[in-house]
Amino acid sequence: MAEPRWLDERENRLWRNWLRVNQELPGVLEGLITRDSGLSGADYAVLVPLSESPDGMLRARELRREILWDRSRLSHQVKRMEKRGLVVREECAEDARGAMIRMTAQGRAAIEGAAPGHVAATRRYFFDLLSDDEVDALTAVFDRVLTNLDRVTDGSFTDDPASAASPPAG
Amino acid sequence: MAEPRWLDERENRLWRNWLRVNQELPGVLEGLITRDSGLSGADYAVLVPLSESPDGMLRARELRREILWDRSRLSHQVKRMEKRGLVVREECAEDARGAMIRMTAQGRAAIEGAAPGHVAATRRYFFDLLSDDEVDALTAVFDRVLTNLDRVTDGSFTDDPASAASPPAG
DNA sequence: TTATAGATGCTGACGTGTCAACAAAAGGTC
DNA sequence: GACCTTTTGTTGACACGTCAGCATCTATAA
Repeated sequence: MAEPRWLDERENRLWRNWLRVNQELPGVLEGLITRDSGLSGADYAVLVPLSESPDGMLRARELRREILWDRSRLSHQVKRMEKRGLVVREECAEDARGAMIRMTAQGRAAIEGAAPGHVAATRRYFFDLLSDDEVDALTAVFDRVLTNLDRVTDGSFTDDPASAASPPAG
Repeated sequence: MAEPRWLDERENRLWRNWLRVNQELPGVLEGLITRDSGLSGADYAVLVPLSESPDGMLRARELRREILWDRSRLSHQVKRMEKRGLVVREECAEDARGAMIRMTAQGRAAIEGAAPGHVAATRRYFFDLLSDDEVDALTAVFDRVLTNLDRVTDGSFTDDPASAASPPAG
């Protein structure tokens, strides 16, 4: 690989900001969730789709589709949450391979206690700081980034470092 | 806590995009680093400031200041990296409490092999998708978010960056 | 000097995330 | 039926991150 075009000053500043925001904002928000409810960020992510489902129950496959998690990641997380009484695993009637994940009353109480504070925090630390135009601009940028990523993540594409980027030599 | 103002449709879309980008973009970039060089994202984060220092050496305290990590996190990471021959720990002459972290020749070779591909990937998956105006807009937004966060985490680098989140005063 | 407080780094326990390997069941073809 | 492939979920090993607790050293003050 030839010498690449390194980031210039503006790009470098944005990149460092990006890394810091990605590190600190989730940290603060999850810390608040934990203080309010004893739930971790991972607990919260799992409970949100369950709380929006009839009977507070989803098949593991559907739950994974909602939060875009690995099989193994969800399995480990559900095992830990089951031990703490937040969810239970049940057999799947239609497909003997499947596993149904059901939120317990305790799990529902926990997320319903955490959600208002979490929304308030997303406003305080994010949305309150953005103008309407900036909301639109960020949405557009992230849509573009995600569409581009999906070509890599989804597709029949075993990434080829050689062919892809062609950064303009500077 | 009274019923909060929940996210509307536009806000909710942005928030989901944000969570997905934060999850997937670092995953892809770190995966490429690992393929290129065998370094994890954590390895890379530690080696970058070392590679920019004279003698490839920094005191642990300074290294933490660069990457905004917890004491414990850096200690664990350095121990793992030392076991793999990427860095070594040495005594600190000026302060007997301190620890000097020095990059080995193997560590330097690894990061110098990884850096060009990583920069190319940040362009391919991020900067190439942004207009100049969008770079400015994102920088402005993240500056604002970080300034706001620093008021919470107290900004001062005394200890763990995310330890002191005072709950939002209603 | 001694006492106290603060800073620095390490450790062990535990929750979390990724990877490869695995078993069981479903779907498809012959 | 038998056979092969895909899908689904689990497990164990290991890397990673956070937390509380600890030992050591430094700085400050009486």
